[in-house]
Amino acid sequence: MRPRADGPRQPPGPQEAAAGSRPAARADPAAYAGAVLDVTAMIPSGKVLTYGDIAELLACGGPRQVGRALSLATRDVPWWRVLRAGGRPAQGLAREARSRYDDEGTALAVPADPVGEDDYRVVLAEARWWPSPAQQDALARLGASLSRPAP
DNA sequence: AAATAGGCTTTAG
DNA sequence: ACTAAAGCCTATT
Repeated sequence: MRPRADGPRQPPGPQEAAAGSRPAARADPAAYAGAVLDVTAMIPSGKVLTYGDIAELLACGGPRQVGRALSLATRDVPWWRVLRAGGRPAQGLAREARSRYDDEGTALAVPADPVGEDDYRVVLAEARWWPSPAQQDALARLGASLSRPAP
């Protein structure tokens, strides 16, 4: 498996990569969605995360859950800073997201002969955000608090 | 290098 | 129990 290019993330587990091999966390859906939105709001301008990254940071749920939470969100969050692992935003959002990237100076890779406005990719190696150790810890705590049934 | 196909998890309805 | 979801991975062109 390809080790994530860089970043002080915790050492990879044996099979951790296969989408969602973490123990079920069974968080309260509303709380989970809130946490996802919180993380999204934390991403600095010009930087991005993938759906899977957020799931890993929270150590809760999977990439698709993150996507669902965002799709249902009405809150004012920078949704365009959350991408699929391939560096492309969700289908249908690419065009709208692009103006944001231009605004924020996010690194884009556009093919020589683009098919359309939505034919581009964000260069994850450049634009990918990774939180500071302190932020990582805060996010880990946030994720841990999710799986704990509220008293 | 890029695009495609298949297989797979987690959670919600 | 089954299906759907703003996904991810690996193998194969």
